[in-house]
Amino acid sequence: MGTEPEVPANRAPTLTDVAKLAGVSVATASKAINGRDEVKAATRARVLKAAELLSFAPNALARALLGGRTGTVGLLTSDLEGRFSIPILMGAEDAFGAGQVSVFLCDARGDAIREAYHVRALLSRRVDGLIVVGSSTDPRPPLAGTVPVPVVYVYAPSADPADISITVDNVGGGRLAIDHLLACGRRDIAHVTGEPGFAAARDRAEGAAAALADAGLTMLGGRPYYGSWDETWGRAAAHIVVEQHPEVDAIFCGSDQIARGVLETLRDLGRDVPHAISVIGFDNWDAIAAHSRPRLTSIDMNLERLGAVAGRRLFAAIDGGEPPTSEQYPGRVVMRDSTAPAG
Amino acid sequence: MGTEPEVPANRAPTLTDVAKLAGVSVATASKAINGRDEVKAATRARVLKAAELLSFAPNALARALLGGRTGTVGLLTSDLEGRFSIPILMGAEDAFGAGQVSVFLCDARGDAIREAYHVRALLSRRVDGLIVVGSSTDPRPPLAGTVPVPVVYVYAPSADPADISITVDNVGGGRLAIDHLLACGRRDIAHVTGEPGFAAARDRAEGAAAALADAGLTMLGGRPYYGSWDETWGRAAAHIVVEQHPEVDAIFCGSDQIARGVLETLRDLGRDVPHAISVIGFDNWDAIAAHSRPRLTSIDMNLERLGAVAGRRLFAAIDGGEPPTSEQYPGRVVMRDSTAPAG
DNA sequence: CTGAAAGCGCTTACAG
DNA sequence: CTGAAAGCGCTTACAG
Repeated sequence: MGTEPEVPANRAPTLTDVAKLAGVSVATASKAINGRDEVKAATRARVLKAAELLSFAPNALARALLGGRTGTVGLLTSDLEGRFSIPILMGAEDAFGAGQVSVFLCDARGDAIREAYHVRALLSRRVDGLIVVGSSTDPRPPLAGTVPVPVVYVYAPSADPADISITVDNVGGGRLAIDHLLACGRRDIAHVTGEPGFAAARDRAEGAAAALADAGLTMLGGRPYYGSWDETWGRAAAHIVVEQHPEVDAIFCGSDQIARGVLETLRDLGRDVPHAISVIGFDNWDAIAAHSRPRLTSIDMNLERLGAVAGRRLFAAIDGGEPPTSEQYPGRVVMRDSTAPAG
Repeated sequence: MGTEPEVPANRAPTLTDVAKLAGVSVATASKAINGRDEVKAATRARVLKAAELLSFAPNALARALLGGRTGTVGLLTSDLEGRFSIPILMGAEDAFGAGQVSVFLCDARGDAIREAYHVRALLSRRVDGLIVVGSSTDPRPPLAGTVPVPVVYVYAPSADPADISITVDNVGGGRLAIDHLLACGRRDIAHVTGEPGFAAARDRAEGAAAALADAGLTMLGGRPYYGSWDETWGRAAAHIVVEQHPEVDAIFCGSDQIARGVLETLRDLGRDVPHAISVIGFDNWDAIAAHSRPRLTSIDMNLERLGAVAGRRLFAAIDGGEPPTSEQYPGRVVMRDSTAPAG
């Protein structure tokens, strides 16, 4: 009766517990566990064994209180479906190294108030930095108030050019798509895309037009067929294009969903895709692109890479070296069966 | 020379800074900020103004070090696309109250080692609890090792029945789908679903069979048409079903992707959906269901609700009241245009 | 090589 | 109503 258990049952073991068990001071226990070399090998072994026995996990909070670094980052998104955020999160996780840095994911749901709330919570948790993921490629207002930690904007750039933004080069992406169609020997190319109110639509169209111009060509109809981002528009647009331009031999679509609709109409009309008409989409959204008839060639925006770059840039900013600069990446063509040389 | 600035430029303001500016002790400042009532109104006002001036945000880490509660939760997933995790995360966020609790999202990518790594990191960050989201509805192994905080499994139950799991009632979901088709006056109903190796496929089929039996009916062909979860199988299966059972007047599909394929084939065959044949899917995956022809009626698993329940149960467990128990929810029918009374 | 002491930013009894 | 003091779990100079 009255004998104290060596390991208090009820709370997580602390360094003090470990030190006691190993018969050393907490200072020494700390050094042993953190791999400092001013500690005798035998002592270190003893401490490590004690820590093992207690399954001691150092309290990161206490550590952070000293060091000023929490190893924690906030990822703020408004991308309700996670279609963009998740790959970006994964890329960032990779850049940080699993377990080194943990990320708080907060969904602001497009609401500025909610966003401010989350930012406040994250700051009081002393995140080392913030990644802000937008849900469209349009510039978004910078975070409200002064944020005392580095911020990197991903996918949607900050409207403030002084902020650092890692974005998709949609102009380059548009070029890529057209260049691929040209490589397939296509010449009579239409561009069906989403709402012109979106920078993504305008930029991809711009890149497409430029690439065509470089080849001495212009878009069928002289301009993009703007509409909405979904299949319904894709279906309608395909009818329109084929009717107005029976010579069409390729269609570049601003999204995979549009492309999917285009594909369906071409199928209904009995047009041979990819040989008579080649079709390329944008997003490389597997659920959409991998099961269409035929399977859809598409531009992949490399979102994971975007996330990884954002993570690295954020790190650099946290470490306070050269302030990183904004960057753009054009993506890549993912070939499936909807594009091919004229056959 | 030598005059100290009131606000040190380089670091986040602390309670001490606030107290100094307000001309009170830190103890009093603390009480004022935390709304304790043992402080004079005028004093509180002074402190609050000082905090405002410095845009002071209390250091949650220091606070947590005292209280033992961090207001932080880990969400462990392997759902690469975030299709399930994101709604669940959002539900949990809602349950916690935005800003009250922040959640660490970690993706283990189906790798046990990586998962263990994340768990370790989360524990050293002293999360108050863990939510584990599986990527299929099959039971998953419980978290390795002893975890000193409450854990709630969502979507995929833990293989250990002693753990608490919040899951979709797939048997109930299957019933729901059939009941809806019966309500539309359908009698000759086929079930096309995914891989029989998945509990989700078997459970939904079981519920479907039971609902049919209750109505004195059996599935067309006497058993489900098992295959894979994608559109390709849906297209093939529809051909098979129509050929083997020309009398078919409804098809219950185990996923929206399968349903989408079924719809395409029925369209190719010139069958009138929803009047000649009604089709219902499962998942209510908007990108798939909202743009098919006709738009797809589907079972929604209410993942947000699942997340909200998980959050509340986790809270209850953290607060240490009654240990919560496992629960199942059947989902609901979302009507679109692919089901209707025979016309 | 080891340990006593100070301190990170906060809260909480406990005096006054 | 206010404040001095102790302490949460750790690390880091600084003596020894």
